[in-house]
Amino acid sequence: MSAAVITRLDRMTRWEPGTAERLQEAALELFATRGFEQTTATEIAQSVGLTERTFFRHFSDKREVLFHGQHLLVQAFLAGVEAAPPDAPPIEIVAAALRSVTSFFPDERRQRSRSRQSVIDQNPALQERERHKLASLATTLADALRARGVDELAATLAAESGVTVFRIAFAQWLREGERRSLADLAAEVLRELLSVTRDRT
Amino acid sequence: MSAAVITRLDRMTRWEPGTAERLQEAALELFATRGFEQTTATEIAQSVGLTERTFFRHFSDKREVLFHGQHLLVQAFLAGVEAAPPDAPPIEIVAAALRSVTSFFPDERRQRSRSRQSVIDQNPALQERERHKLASLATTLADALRARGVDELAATLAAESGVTVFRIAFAQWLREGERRSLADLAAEVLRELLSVTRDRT
DNA sequence: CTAGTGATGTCTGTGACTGACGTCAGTCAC
DNA sequence: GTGACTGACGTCAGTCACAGACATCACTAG
Repeated sequence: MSAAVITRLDRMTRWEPGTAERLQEAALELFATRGFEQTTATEIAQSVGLTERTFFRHFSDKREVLFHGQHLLVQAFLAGVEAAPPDAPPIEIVAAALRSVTSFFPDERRQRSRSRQSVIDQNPALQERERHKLASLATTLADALRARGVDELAATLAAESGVTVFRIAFAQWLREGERRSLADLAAEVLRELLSVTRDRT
Repeated sequence: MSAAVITRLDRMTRWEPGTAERLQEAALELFATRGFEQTTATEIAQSVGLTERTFFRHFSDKREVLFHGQHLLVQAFLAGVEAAPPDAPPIEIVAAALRSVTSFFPDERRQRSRSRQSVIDQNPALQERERHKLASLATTLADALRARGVDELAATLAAESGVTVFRIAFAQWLREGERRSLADLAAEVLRELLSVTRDRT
């Protein structure tokens, strides 16, 4: 700990910016090494020269540290919604949102996303949080659709379907050996959804 | 507390059966009264003459007490899958599963479901757990579909869609003043989903 | 020069959860 | 019938996530 203090005193400004980012970086590293439950919030904080209390000032709970920055994903979805033509049917708006989002995950990001996802996949509590984030994303998306005049029920269904397509495509994208872009995968999954829901006898 | 002890000593058998159910009952009552976070596991346990340790022997965590019995819901879904004709397309199998599940929620159950849901709706941690349960239900459903020969991706999409339809219909069913049966609502939501996914220009 | 302001540290408490171990009534083999 | 066994529970002690209250101190506006 004294080493950390010295590190901090080395700087000219009192507090470096990007504290949350440094904590997130350290957390991901520790979670990947020792596992989520085996890593305490105190350890994460100390590894970047801070205290547990500061950790919890930046993140409402221990899981949250892995989801910092998710609002960018939401914004990308919403930007796609805005970009769709005004008279497009809901499913077309969702398709536009998917195209917008997928551009936020270029192939360079795939490897890092894999590490992160592997941590999440190994802990039920983190999976729970991830689902929750996607669920509120769906709610936000539905709100945006309704704001564009889409009917309540249709908006909810289209938004939920869109998020489901994204989630499945994203999981595909992270599979070992997968080469296709997220955009291609999302388009394919969406096509399959349309096909599945058309099959009724 | 002493009253609870006396109650227990009144019985001839040492331990009454249905401990989990009594804990669940007490928990729902306390959660509805004081709120989820304001109720401790110790309080729940003591209100039925047991200790905190016993509470956690029955439920892996405090939230879980509200989800005791969920396996019946899963079974109902699976029974519906089994009941579908062997050559039915995935969406038809899902429709059959929905018909099966909805019969497990007769109108008599609506009021109690409302109390429970209102507790869940007031606490993010509980909403998180609920989503998680529905997510693993979707996974189980997808497995069942694949076991019937449905293609991997189609199975996942159909299962996720089915659970989404169920969730939306269930929320509708609980709305104040809603009179339609869950079965009717689910059928309507499913119809709307098919319509939304057909609208593509 | 002085009164904020904001990010941090310190201290202390509560409650969720866990492991180890003890208790005791009912059961079952012998 | 008795003794080993089991299952559901209690007791005790511990860890850790998280939160409130308050102090600190570099920096900044006036």
